[in-house]
Amino acid sequence: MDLKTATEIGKCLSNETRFQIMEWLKEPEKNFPPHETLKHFNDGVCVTYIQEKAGLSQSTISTYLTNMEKCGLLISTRHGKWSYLKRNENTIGKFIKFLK
Amino acid sequence: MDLKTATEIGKCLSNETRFQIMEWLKEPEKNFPPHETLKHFNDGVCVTYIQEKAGLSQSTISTYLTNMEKCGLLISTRHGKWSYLKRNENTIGKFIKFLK
DNA sequence: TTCACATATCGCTATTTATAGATATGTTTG
DNA sequence: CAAACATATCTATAAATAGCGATATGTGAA
Repeated sequence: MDLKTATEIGKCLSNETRFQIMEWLKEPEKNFPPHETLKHFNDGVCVTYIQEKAGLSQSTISTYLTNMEKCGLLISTRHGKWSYLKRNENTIGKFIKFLK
Repeated sequence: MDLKTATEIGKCLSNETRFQIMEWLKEPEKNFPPHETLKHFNDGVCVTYIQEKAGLSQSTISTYLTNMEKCGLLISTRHGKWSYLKRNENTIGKFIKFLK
């Protein structure tokens, strides 16, 4: 991990809602209702559930999640019309290594 | 560590210079010249050295370091007219635990 | 194909942050 | 005490970010 990437991750973690999302996604089954279509959380949680729980507008949350994916904090997977988000533990690990 | 504190730390790590300072302070003897008065780096590096290396104004760096200390990323120790800064590995560890 | 729904992007304003110069405070030394 | 120096704080402006509504795009269902 280089300084630039680490700083981009820092930017994502500089906002309470975004950091909270990272925390929620540690335990999807505990923090979100079950998906009706997808019967598991293997690929994480859909945007709508995250948006509702965060209580911010759809556009704001969509932008958050896009940026969090861009810097490598999240992995996005599409299933039909839904996008599912989960933590990218690989990048998180590299970030931690860089900071430590 | 709670969400608010973690986010404050995220804010400090959302700027390339501040993140860079955290990296420099991992190895003071490698990244800074020896102090003339204090003959060791036990309490870290003085503000002036950090300021010169970062290449930003004195007031800007002073503000950075103050905030980094406030959120627990750094420990500040005064010796005479100098302030020495070092990493607060305890808080860093808690932050990492919270994120992981 | 058209509709309905999920998500992404655009354009805008309000708020926050970056950064500097000026000034204040604290500390050592002559 | 006065001067010199290190650091902190204040004030101001430019730049970046937050967050929203409107709109566009993509996708499955009727």
